[in-house]
Amino acid sequence: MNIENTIPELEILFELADLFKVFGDSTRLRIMYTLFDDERSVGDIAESLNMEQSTVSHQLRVLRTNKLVKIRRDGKQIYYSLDDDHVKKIIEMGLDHVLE
Amino acid sequence: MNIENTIPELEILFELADLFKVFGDSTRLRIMYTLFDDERSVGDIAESLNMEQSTVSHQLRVLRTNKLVKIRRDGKQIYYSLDDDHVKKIIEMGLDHVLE
DNA sequence: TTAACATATGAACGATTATTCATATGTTCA
DNA sequence: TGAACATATGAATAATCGTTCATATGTTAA
Repeated sequence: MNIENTIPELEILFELADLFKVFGDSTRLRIMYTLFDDERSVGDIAESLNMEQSTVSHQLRVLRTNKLVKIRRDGKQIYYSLDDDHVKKIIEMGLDHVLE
Repeated sequence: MNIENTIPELEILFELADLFKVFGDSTRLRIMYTLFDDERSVGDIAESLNMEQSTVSHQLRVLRTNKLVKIRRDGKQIYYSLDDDHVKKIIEMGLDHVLE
């Protein structure tokens, strides 16, 4: 892929910006890290991060809308997990830059 | 590096979120794309993107503060270029996700 | 069906931010 | 030095967004 010589359509750039916006919030990053190894229920995430259930639920919806997490229902609980491998890779790239 | 098993310090997560925030704006993405191949002066960027000089300058400052671009002065003009390779890689990863 | 639990959603508030306009700073050349 | 040009900066405004509180929806088990 020759990304150097192809400036994406404006429409694609908006989508790209929207994607990065999702990563640009520490609450969502923390939630994503929570899901790095295993799926987790909403309440579980909220408890382990010491956040309101509502906050976590709202942010999970943002993550899900952007296809960064997916869900599995099991009885009363809904288990969230990372949707694909890009999530980890994008975070890893960013971390590389932050850590110099 | 075993990113899976190490949740970064909160402080690092804030920095990471701040970094992604910078990528989360289509104006800044367009500016970065402008710099993918070559360095460019502020006026040049503004003209080619059909943006106010002031807008471009403000956003270049954001990019520079976050070490995503660097400058070279030549007479009256200041030439901006991408600071390191992570910039392209981060954008490329994001684009992969957006394009499925 | 009802109680108890897990999750989602809507409205409101405060905070952050991108853009614009006006102007300041800095550089060159006559 | 002063005019012309390139870039930066500050203030103001409008828009976006994260969190909280209150409540709704959906599920299970008695």
